[in-house]
Amino acid sequence: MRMQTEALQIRPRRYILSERPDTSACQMCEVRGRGLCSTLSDTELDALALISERVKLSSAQIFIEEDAPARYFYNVTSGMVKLYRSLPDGRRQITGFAGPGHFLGLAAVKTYGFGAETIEASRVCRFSRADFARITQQYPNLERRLLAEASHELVIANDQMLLLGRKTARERVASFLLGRLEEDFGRVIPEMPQLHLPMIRNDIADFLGLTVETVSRTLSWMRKENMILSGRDHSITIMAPDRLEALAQLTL
Amino acid sequence: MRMQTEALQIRPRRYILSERPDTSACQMCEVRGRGLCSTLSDTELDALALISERVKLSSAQIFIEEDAPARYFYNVTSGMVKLYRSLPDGRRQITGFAGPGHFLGLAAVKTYGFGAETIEASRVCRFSRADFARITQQYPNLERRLLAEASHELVIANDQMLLLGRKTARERVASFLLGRLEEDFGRVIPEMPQLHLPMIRNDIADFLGLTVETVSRTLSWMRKENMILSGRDHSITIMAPDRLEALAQLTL
DNA sequence: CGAGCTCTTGATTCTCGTCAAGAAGGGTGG
DNA sequence: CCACCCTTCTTGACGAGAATCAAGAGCTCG
Repeated sequence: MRMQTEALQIRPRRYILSERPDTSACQMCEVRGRGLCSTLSDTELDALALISERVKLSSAQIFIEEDAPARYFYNVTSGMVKLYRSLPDGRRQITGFAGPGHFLGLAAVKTYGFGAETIEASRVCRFSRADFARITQQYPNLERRLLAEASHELVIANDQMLLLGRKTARERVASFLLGRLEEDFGRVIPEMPQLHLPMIRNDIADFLGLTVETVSRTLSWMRKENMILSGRDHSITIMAPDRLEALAQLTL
Repeated sequence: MRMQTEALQIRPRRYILSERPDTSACQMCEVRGRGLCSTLSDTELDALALISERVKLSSAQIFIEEDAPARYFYNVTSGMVKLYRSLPDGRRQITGFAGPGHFLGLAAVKTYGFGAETIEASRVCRFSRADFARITQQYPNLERRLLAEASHELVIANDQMLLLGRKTARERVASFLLGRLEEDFGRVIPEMPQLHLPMIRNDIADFLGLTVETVSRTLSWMRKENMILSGRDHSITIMAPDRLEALAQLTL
C-alpha cells in the first residue's frame, strides 16, 4: 500500500486504495442496515461481497473525477463525501453530500457526470461496474433497487433545482439545515436537535449556489434571531425547527 | 370522449383522455425509433403495447400533478411538455422540457416529484405503473433500460444544478439555446441552424431561474451582437454557434 | 508556535429583479 | 374575416439582494 501523491494545483491529492476482497464481508458491514444494502437479501449481499473492495480515504481526496470513464460504483461506509460539477474557470456546484449508506455512481453514462471528494476521513466500498453488471443479471432485484435509488435521487435533484433557481439566500440556508436534520434524525426530529456539519462554509455555499460571505451572514442572522446556536467544531443547535420550516418554504 | 373542464385558478384545464388499448400498436408508433422504445425488442414492445393507452392532450393541460400518487408512466409521442416543481407561493422551477420519445415518471417514489403540463397540443402514451412492474419482471432488459434512462437524467440534472447555482444570465441563456440545438439536431449541428422554441419566454425564465425580463433582455443583447436572429412564430436562427458555446461555459 | 485555512463582518458594487408601460401577436366570437 | 381582448414580448427606470473586495479574528495542524 503506497501513497500516490500526484498533486493537482494546490487542492487535494489523488486517491489511493487498500485491501481485501472477502466472502460475505457485507454481512458485518457498518452500513448493512442502511441505504441500498439494507434492501438486499443475504445471498445478494454475499454475491456483492465477492466483488467489493473496501477503500480507506483521508480527508480532501478526490476519488471520482468529473467526466472520467465510469468504471466503479461506490458505497460510502463512513465519513462524508461531496459530489460536484464544475466549470472550466473553477466555479463549482456541489450537487450533494453523501454519508454512510449512500450509493455513488448512478449519475453516469459512459463517464461520471460528477466528481467526488471526501470532506473528512472516510471509507468507501468499491465495485467494478462490469462485475456489478454480471451480478445484476443474476439478481434482478438488485437492479430494481438501483432504479428505486435513482428515482429517489431524481426527486431530490428536482427539489434542489427549485432551491437553486427560485429560493432566496435565507430560504436556501434554512432548507439546507432542515435537510441535514432529516438526514441525521429521519422524520422524527427532537425538540432542540444538534447538528454536526462536517462540511466547511465554502462547501455549503457551493451547495446552495451562494458565496461564503452570504452563508456566514445568513447564519449570523439566524443566530441573532435565536433560530440556531453555534457550538464548537461545526456543531449547530436548532432552537426553532418550526421557524426554520416556515422560512424554508418546504414543498413536502 | 368527454371534456372535463375542471378549472383551477385561471391557468390550465385538467386533462382528459382517450382511446384504444391495442396489440402491437407500438410497432408503428411515431416514436418507435426514439428514446426508450428505440432500445426495446419487438416482443418487449408488444408486451408494452398491451398495457399502453394513447392519450391526446390540448395545450396547457396539466396531466401530472406534483405530489400526486404516481400511478402512471408516460411517454411523449408528439408535442412538448414542461416538467416543474413549485413553491406554495407560486414560484416555479421548470426542471425540464420533454418532447417526442421522452419518458416521464422516473422522478417519483410513491408520489410524483414533479408536475407536468403541455406547452402545445401533444400526445402521450400512458402505462399504469402496476402493469409496468409486471412486465419488467418478465423482461429484465426493460428495467435495465429504465435505469440507463434514469442515469442519463441524473447527469442532466447535475448540469442543470451547475447552471442554476453558478452561471450568469447570459451563460444560462446561451446554454439553453445550445441545449435545444442538441435536442433538435443531435451532435451534428448545421452552419446556421434554426430553432423552433415552442415554450414562451416565461417558461424559459422558469427553466433558467431568471425572470422574463432578463431572458428578453439577454436575447435582445444576443440579437444586437449578431449571435442570433429571431424569426416569426418563436423561431430563432443561431448565427454563431461557436460564440454561443464560448459564452455558455460548457462542461462537456 | 506559527502559517495558512476558515469564519465573520463591513463597505461597496453590480447583476438581476421589480415595477411600469406600451407594442406586438394570437385566438375567439360575432 | 375582422375587431377586440388578453397574453406575450420588449424596453426603460429604479431598487434590492447577493457578490465582490477588504480586513481582521479564530482555528488547526504540522
